[in-house]
Amino acid sequence: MDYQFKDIEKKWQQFWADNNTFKADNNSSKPKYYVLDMFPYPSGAGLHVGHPLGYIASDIFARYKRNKGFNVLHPMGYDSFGLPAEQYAIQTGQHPSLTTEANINTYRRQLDQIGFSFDWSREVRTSSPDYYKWTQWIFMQLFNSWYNKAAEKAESIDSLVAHFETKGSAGIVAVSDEDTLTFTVDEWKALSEKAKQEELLKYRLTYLRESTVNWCAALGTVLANDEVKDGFSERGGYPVEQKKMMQWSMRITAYAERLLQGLDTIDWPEPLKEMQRNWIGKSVGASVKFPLSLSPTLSEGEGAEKVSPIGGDSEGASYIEVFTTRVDTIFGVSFLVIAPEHELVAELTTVEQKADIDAYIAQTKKKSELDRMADTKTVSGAFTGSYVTNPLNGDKIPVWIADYVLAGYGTGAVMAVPSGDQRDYLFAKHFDLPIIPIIDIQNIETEADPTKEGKYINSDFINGLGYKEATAATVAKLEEIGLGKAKVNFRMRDAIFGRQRYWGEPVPVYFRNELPYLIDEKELPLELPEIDKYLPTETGEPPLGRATKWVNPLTHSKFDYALNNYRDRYYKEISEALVFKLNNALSPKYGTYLKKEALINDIIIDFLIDMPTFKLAIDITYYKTKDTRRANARRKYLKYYRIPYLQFTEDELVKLDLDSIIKKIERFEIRPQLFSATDWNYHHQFEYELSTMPGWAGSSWYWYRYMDADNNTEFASEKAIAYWKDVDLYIGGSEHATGHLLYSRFWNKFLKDIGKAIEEEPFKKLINQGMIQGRSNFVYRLIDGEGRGTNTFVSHGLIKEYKTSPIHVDVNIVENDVLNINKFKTWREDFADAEFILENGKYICGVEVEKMSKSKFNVVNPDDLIERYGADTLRMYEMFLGPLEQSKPWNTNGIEGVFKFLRKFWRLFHDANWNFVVSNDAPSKAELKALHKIIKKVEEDIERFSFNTSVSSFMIAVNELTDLKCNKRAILENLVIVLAPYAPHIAEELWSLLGNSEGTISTAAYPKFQPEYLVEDEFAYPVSFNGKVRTNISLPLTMQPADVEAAVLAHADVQKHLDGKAPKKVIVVKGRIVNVVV
RNA sequence: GCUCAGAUGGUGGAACUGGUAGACACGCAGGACUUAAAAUCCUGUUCCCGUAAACGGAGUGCGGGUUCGAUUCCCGCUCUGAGUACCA
Repeated sequence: MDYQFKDIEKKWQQFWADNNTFKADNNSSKPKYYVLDMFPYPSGAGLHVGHPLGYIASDIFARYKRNKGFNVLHPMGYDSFGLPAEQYAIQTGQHPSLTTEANINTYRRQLDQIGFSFDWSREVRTSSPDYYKWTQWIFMQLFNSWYNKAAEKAESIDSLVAHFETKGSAGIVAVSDEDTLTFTVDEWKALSEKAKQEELLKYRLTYLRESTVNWCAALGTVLANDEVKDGFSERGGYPVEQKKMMQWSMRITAYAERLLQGLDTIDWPEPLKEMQRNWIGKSVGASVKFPLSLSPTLSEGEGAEKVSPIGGDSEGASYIEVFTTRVDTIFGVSFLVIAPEHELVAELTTVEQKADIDAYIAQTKKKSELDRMADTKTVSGAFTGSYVTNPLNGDKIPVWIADYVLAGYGTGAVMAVPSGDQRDYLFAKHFDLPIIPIIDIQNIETEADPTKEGKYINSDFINGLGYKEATAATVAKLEEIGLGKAKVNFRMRDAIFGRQRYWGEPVPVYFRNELPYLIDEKELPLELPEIDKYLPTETGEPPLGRATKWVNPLTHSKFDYALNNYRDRYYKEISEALVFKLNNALSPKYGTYLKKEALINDIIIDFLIDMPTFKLAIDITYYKTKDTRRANARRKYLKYYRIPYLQFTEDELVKLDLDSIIKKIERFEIRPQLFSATDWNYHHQFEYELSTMPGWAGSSWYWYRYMDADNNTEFASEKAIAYWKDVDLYIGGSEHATGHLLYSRFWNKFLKDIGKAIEEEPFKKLINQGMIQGRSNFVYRLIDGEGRGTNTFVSHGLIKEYKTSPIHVDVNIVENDVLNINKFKTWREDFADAEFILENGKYICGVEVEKMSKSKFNVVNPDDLIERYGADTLRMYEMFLGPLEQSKPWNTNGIEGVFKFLRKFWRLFHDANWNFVVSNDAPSKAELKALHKIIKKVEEDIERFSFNTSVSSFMIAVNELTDLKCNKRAILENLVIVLAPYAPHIAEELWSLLGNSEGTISTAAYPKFQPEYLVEDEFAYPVSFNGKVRTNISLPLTMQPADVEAAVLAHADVQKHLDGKAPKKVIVVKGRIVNVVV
């Protein structure tokens, strides 16, 4: 039979599923290998051809490793909490779990038909309570931990309490908030429970802090940075303001140094590591305190006290602290700049300068982050009127504010050295401040010179020294006088760990006396409650504020199913038209609409009047149903939630007109506040945290869950973790560089600190797959004399001769850039009568590489390609496209070639009439050579992730064997194994046709490469003259270089080129090349 | 601006440690089979000159350098993509 890819692929996909072929074993004597793909978010659009690229690569690798004798873990699952499903829920009222479920099903179907060797028995979904139970559990461990800098690891908060109880705060070196208290044992013991908890919160690895967020009042929600465009929401275009909010944060900064050091130990792409290094942003320098000179407007004692709360020490003196990486330039400081938002600004501003400063602050506030960013040229700032003292020479230094200094970085203050820093230089020039040269070779005529070469001048005790000695001497002096010290600063901030959203993991926390407490571990998972709509409450609380009770969404969906059947029945019995009329009927009294099939917690109400202060349920089925049990259950529910309800009989509904129904509804006496919120508090007393966890929570530890996905008692058993340890190969996009990949490393280090994980780093080797871009096609509409578009289209090669405008055309009706004119005419109605100006009888389209998107008509769906060519062709073609790491435009032009290759491969096993025929004869030398060449090549290619080159090599091998008319089992059986990771379906089929038992190819041993088959006796030496190859001369490989030289020079062709002249020099590289210099 | 990656035929790309540039595939052109088309097979295909062919010249973004020899190493530049941003 000809190559019937459809039957073959269906058959083997079914076989793998039925036989759990790829189930990984947690108890194996084989060495382990863990291949992981980055967690996909199941979006509504399904897979496009870009998504599977990495999955195919990792699948090839996983299958190859199985053939190499490894016990391979290759799982897949879904990062299924996320904004798109929630957005859809807001628009349609459909529960996000249903949307998510539907999307996952699409994904699964698409993944299945590509033939991946995933172990689906370990599938995880972050939105499933079985999973997020452990996300919450890890959150609890973080809450119960603090970072001990002395031990360089996280420890239980109990150890901190024990320390406080026996030694007070002395001797604690921790990563904590800045405002921790200093206390003795007795002072600690004297603190109230509340005060103690408040203090401990400053140490916990997850803690509450006030942070600035993008608040959009119109949408009633917090927006991510990329949802804000120029100060307005991307969705709807409503104004966005900066608002302070209490938010959960993760103390990732505690791990900054370890996150940085760890990068040197892992095999990741250098650009990715560089991105993380930049993000962590370590800078080594010094912090320096500049004591305040009292401003003339403040009376001596008063002024000092006023400023002391921020920068004060025990003596009551005050100062501004700066961080600098160039403490050696301190004698060149001619002014200080602090951020306009800096806490000291108000205190420092003198009466004379107040107007200036206020104006400047007002101006800064108007500027968005973007404006501040874009405008690097304008120099702006304002003088506070106050001065500080240079701690090393006592110079009086003016304090300015300027928006180029950010409150959030370092101390929010910089010492300005105009001679060494270009920004300071421009500032000094603009405001006419002194520029002091401090290094002898410095050239500061036109710009700053940040050199570290040369000797210091104008610099007191470091005059004449070099950079290193000067820095050391300055730091030593500052430490001696207590006004500075060496310091390491990190750019990275603590990560905000909360979203004012519904579709995420609930935070397992309740509040008592305004302080957060963890819920009991036995009560995990804290399940996401049902709510009536997915918007913030009327008082601006997150959507969870609408919850009346925390219930299990899974039971909800069961209930929903039951009600679905129920609904079918009564819809037949009462008039459809009436239901339709009732739906969206307006109640004049309440100014609201009746909502059909509204959801309250986990039951569905026929109709609902939904107001901020009350709800009224309308039950039209009460008298009709024979299932009294269910009817009673509904009534009980409504009572339980104190929702009043009205019941109509069917007769009433049929007889009454709409107005009468509305009247009856409005006659119902509604008492406000009936709908109370007391039933869903923690233990009926305390309020729950209402924000949910961010998108990265669930993905920060998921690779451990795959190790032991069904475990009910732990996130993964100690034994499973001990066996699988870490991910050996991780494939995914570089867009996760500073998000997921940093947070995952952080959580992994934490899990190691608390003794749960073994390895310091979770992902040993990481490969970035390149993005697949879209390749758009264009047609060119002819523009007539009056500038209007016509219905005539000009082929791309001729557009220079006409006036045209380009229009995107669906790439699916274009083949090799030739437009299918008939399909084009039916594509859009207005093109039905289109006319064409052709070249060589064809319409050639223009091409551009752009992002793949629906609006550009350049989306290619894998389903269509699989339908046409099969999964094996798609898999090989995606690899054939080019190096995995490189971004490239998608282009189906070459897919035919890959399909032809697979057919040609199939033909090796068949005669002219498509009968399966293989011979048992001994293979020839040439056949063995072809085989061993490919065995070696593919092995090398896979190990260095060069999948595109091995596809080419397969083609070469099959071309060679076709030329040799080889159908020998000894060759083909091995070839099938080598091809199997790339094209598993065809390989399985041929493997079983060869008489092997079904499915065993997955673990068949990879053929051993035998170099003796590739040994050559002769080599055709390329002979070049001055580096230009002129001829080839075949000589034995055993010949020594001197003999090669002699033989080459004696050759007639060489003599001809030499033309009687003697060569100056002859270079012979054995087995490589001969170069004759003339 | 900074950091990183990249630039090779009409197209995707190959050349792994400096050693025959353009493998493999697409496309295109010509041919075979066919009444014809599709499918399949064969031949050619970097450019220029010449032109049946041999042969000659140029050529891996641009300009230099190191070397017997450079797509590969070094210096300077241009362009493209990604990340990041007044980071002290």
